[in-house]
Amino acid sequence: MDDPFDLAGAEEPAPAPQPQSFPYLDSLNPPQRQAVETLEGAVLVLAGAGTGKTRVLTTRLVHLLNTGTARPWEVLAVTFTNKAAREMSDRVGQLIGNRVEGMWLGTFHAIGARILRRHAELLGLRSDFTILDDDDQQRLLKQLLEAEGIDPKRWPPRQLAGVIDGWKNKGLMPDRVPEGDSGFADGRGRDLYRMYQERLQTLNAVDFGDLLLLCIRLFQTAPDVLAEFQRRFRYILVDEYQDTNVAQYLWLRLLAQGAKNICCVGDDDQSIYGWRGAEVGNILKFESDFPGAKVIRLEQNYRSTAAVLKAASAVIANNEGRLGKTLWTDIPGGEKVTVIGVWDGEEEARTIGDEIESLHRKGERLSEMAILVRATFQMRSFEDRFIEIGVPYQVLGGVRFYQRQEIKDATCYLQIVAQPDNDIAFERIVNTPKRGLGDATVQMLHRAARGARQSLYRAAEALVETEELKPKARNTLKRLLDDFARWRQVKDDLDPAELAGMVLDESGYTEMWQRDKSPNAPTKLENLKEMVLAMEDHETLGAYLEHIALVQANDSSDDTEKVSIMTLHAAKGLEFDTVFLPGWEEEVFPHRRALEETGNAGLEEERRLAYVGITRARQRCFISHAANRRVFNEWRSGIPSRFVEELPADAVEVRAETGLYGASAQPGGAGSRQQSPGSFAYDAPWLQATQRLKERGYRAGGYARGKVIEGEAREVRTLENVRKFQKDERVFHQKFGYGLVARVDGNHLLIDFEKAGQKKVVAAFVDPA
DNA sequence: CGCTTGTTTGTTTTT
DNA sequence: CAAACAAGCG
Repeated sequence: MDDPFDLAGAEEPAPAPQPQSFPYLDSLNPPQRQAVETLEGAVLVLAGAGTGKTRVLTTRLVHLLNTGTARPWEVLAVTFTNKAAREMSDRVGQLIGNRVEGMWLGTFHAIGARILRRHAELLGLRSDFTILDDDDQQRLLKQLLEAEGIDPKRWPPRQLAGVIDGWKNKGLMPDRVPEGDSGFADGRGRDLYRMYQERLQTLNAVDFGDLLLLCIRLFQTAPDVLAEFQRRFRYILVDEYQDTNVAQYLWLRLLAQGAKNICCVGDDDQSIYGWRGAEVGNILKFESDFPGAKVIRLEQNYRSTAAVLKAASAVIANNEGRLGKTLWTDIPGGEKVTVIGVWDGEEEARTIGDEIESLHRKGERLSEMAILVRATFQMRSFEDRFIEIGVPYQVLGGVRFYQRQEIKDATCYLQIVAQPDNDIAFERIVNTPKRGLGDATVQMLHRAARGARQSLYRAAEALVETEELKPKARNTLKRLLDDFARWRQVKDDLDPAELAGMVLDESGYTEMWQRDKSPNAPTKLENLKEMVLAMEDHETLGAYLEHIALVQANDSSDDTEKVSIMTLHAAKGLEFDTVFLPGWEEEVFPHRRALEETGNAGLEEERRLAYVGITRARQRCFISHAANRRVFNEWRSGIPSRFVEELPADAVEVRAETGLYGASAQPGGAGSRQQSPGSFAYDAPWLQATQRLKERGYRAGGYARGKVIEGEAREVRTLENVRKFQKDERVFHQKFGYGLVARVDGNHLLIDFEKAGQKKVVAAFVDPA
């Protein structure tokens, strides 16, 4: 399953058998059935959350084959994530067996890579080109900036990468970028983009965006190649269509112009990749792009209880510019969504941990529980807590396995064995482990390489034959090159795992970590072992390298009894009986930068993310927010997310964390605040600061839909000015009691508490004694 | 010249 | 709390 792209069966002539009855159709509802049976022409399926989208997709695929309408190799099925591709492949495989093999089923990027490898020479690449990850990309851009005399401090490579990525997502080659676009480095962005592409070409490398962009160029410049693919892909299926960007859209449109049989499935309310160039507009334009297209709506939700669905619908209803669907369910009632307010991130982890244990004791399966966070940094507190109380868990996504330092290093060694001209990899490991080939030597290699217009590796080979290097460096370099030559000789006789073991040991890389006495060294060694183990699944080194370039390791869950922790983005397409949604605080969720960078559009995307989160739940949904959160080493106070207030009062139950704050929290509680009809609000003592803030107009204007965000951000800051405190002032704090202010630092106070000792706290939560 | 040590800096989401 | 970066040591 690692390589879903075998071309097996391409010449097989026999059409599939054509049974007369198709029992799988009987279990579909009428619109689902229509979506499955409308095989010809353009079809857009608007599938709300939990309406059986995956089922429709897989059944349709099966139906195409079973009716003899298409043979496996005539089908192109595209997804966004590897996880989705794998799931589709598995499910179709269960129904029709090995006929999946011949299908082109995979992510946009994986299929793009496959197309490019076949026709690389038409684009000035060799078919063994390397695919750079964003780390490599940024290194390369940094070199480029330095070479151009642009200060990487003032113009961060990271930002340039973002700009270039944006262009690529829009399908723009350097010559099509409008002059002076972007403003990067005083309008030099476009030139840098052009130079970057040239550099990639000489390196025989592509980045992620190129996997699509270069395909488009290929199709445009080689009509015969395009025609071949158009002939081949008679039936095209696209999952998560709402997340396509312009490049993907162009790519699809070119391919679909042949047979014009294209079926796209999507949900505008679940479009959460706008930051990656996704254009919800694509889904809105569908009917005009494919005249005569049939639009089918799936609105019956089979997943969630009425309560969960009601909460989700109420939140998403605050978005404008929706296609609009009315989801309904047969599943009656259900538990209300629980909203929990806690003091800080650690308490949040404790509370959720307790809840998980309690549910588990009642017989709920851990594998049916998930914690969905906005950003990966939120994961840590849960991991810490679960380790402490012994709850088994798994993290999906998160820090990417293949991007960890030690894995990346090891991979670079292997890449150079396979592709010596990979300069980026070479530079990374030439002095790792330290072997005395430092900056000066590398600079010399660079000069030699540039002079002779060849790769660093080849330049090194030439250089060790001369007297230019100092003897010590020369010998070391010679030894390294000899090592590589030796590994390269045996690479085809060993399987990848054996080769990796050999390279890691003989290069001294393993030894480097064995000697390292820092506390994380053992983990790194473990990871290396894990990597070697994983390589056993791959037939060739090339297959392994392709796999890690395109697939992130941690994206699939095993079925063991574990709680899952992942980002909201990673959770799309999944479902669980119980879902925990922590960190619903302004600035965390909706994320501050989403609002800053894209204003209302950003806010609406965040809201769709909230919608995705809630709709993952079948039975139970817990939403929590913390009053304080640790950011790096300082404490920041937060107020509940506006999304909390958008929850409908009658589908929500508020739980106060008793003990600390008393049990006074009630929906629509005793607070002086007015609440808008139908929305829900509550009081908890620690929310008093928030309360005060809101009474001063924060809520009235601040949460208004569509309002420009700057004003709001400034309002939030007034939280810090709730009350000024002086050094040595006597104060009272809800949790820690009485104390004396030892230091004032903006809104952060260092207080010597009489009972609790010295603590850093936020001024908003302290009252004068 | 290369390596160790301290300092600063910055975390959305992913193929 | 990391990793990237700058300054001093051998």
